[in-house]
Amino acid sequence: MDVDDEDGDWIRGADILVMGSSDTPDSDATSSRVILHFDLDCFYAQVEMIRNPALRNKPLGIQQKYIIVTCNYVARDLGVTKLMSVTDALEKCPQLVLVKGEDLTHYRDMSYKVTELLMSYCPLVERLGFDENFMDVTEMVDTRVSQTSSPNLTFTGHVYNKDSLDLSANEHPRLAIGSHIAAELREAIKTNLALTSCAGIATNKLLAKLVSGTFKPNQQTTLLPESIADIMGSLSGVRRVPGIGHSTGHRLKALGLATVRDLQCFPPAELAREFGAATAQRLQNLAQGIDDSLVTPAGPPQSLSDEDSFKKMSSTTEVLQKVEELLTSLMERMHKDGRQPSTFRLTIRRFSATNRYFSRESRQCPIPNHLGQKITTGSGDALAQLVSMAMKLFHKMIDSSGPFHLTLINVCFSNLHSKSDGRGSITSFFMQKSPKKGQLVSQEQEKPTVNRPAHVLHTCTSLPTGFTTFGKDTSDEGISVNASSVSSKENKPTLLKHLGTPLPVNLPLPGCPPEAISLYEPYEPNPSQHHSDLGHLPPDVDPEVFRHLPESIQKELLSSFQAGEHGCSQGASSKSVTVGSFQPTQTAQLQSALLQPPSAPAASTGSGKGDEHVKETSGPDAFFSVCRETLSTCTEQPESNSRSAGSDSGRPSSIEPTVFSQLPSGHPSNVDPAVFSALPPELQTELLSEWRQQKPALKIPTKRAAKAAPTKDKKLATKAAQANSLLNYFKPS
DNA sequence: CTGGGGTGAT
DNA sequence: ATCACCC
Repeated sequence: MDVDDEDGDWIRGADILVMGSSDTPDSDATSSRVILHFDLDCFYAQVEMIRNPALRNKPLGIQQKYIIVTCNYVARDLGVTKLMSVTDALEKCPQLVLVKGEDLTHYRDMSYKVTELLMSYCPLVERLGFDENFMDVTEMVDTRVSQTSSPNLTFTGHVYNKDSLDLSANEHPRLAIGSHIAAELREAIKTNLALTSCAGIATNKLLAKLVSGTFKPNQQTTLLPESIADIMGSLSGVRRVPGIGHSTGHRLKALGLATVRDLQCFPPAELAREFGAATAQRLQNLAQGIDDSLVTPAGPPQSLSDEDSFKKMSSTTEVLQKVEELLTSLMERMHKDGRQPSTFRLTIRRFSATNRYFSRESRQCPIPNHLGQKITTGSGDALAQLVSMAMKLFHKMIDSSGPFHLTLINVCFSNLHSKSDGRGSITSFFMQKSPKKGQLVSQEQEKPTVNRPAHVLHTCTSLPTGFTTFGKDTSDEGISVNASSVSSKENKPTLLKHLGTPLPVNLPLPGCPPEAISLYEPYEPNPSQHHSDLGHLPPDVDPEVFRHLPESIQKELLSSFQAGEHGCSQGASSKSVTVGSFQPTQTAQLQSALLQPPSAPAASTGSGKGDEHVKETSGPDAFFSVCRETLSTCTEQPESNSRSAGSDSGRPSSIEPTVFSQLPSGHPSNVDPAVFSALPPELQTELLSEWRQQKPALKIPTKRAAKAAPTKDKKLATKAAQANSLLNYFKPS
């Protein structure tokens, strides 16, 4: 999937195209975009290695059902690949350690932390799956250009095809600056979240994404416009072009088009006959590396769903049980999110020997307002009603008087909105909403606009000081191209220097950048309260202190008061929220356990067993997770967990003594010292101070947060909150 | 029995 | 509601 280029013919063709586009009013040097693509290295595996550092040196595979969805680089060196079957993987690599990854809670939480971190630098961040983010840093680049007298024209990281390029007179200073921004952001991700990543720097999303994978773990690559033809030509087939999927790929093949060049050269009229003019254009543009699509900022998720797949489900009672299980965890997630769903959907997949690939069917229905409120409010009896709704939908698809055979069930809440109260504000609320997601922040593309909204400039140029990292260079590539290399001290404290003044007061918070929040104004985590409404404050919260808090924090606190109550009572009374995914790592045990068939022969209809997992209560909506998690520690019970037998290998006791000496006597019992010691020092410090403040107050931790905040303000509050949220990852489970 | 999610267009 | 795409 890399740099195997060839073929000078086509390069010339593309050059013409590139020249053509730069003949338009926007010439590269002044108006092209600078797009970053970040791709976390083997993301799930990294998260599990943070949770259990003992896994670092072992070949690790993340298992979902019968598939290794990803694996660490130790495992890759031993021949394991992504999406390999467990059987094949163990055959190739008998020492492979497997961790179940069906419960996405931790991955989702960490994923949003990455997005939030990026957004705190610039709001134009678009998620793609859990482990990728696009970022439009054009504004940041332009700001640096205009504020720096002698720009550093050197590239950080790799430059695609650099050996065949002449970089002596850098004609792409903006991409060079982009490469420095990318490096700084990757470094921020590493020091703040302990995750390594790759990045691609290019002039559009397609190219940034394609180039980011050129050098794989923990490196970055810049693609210059003169190499566009090369990188497109290096693709092994049309399917490698992002945007050309399964179906389109097959239709292209039917037209005799296999390679990217085939597609580039195919007569547009004929292509249009197959796909329609618009799609045909798009496809041929993609084949040429042209992609005008905007970086669409990610808001909070538009839907929350939960699903499970299985070999066979053929009785209504099984379905009912599974639906109840899925809904229970989905409702918890929805509740933490704080918004109210107004649509419910049930999706199934029927068994079909021949065409198992596709065949999902779904039915959806509105959720009555009162029920929606019970969900966001965490009311216990919402479950029964939802289950009955689900079963009605089920019977619209399945005639249960006859035989059926399902292999998947999915439940989904969508149409999420933040205000539940049917009155007043709802209208103004929706009216002020921007017409389309992503249009709030202007991104110039084809027609360069000179105007930029003031607030955009502001947010794009401000730097969250809490995140400034002037650490040493990442130890990866470090190609420096040529002279003009201003001294490194000149260009290192770059962010602060070139970006101008950080926000004076409400600093963008790592977790909750105020600007970011304001971008999604319609979303308010909790209905019902205005900040002046202190009626709901728990008795031990000082209203005076509360009033001094920033508005967004107040909202979070208020919503968490509710969340806390329910989280606690539910957690205690009903199904303990156990993490099913983490297995301590005794290799032999794991293997024998995993090799065992899920026990239940197909006949057992009582309760799916074996491969079932209880989802942990999900992370709160990510964009507020940091704030909220401070407050709802009660959901993070020490949880007398279901450790599997002989799990003592889960944490190396050898390092325990030394590490423990660094921990405060009152540190949470669920903190894994090994994990702790592996953290960046900054995080360790934050955690320590966080724990020190943790009183017996498990019940209403909000008080502490409220007290901490008034003088030190948001920054401190958020730092503490951020540290606290990391507690999730410490549970040895 | 490639997972467990997501998004947007039609 | 389904289909397409992405990871």
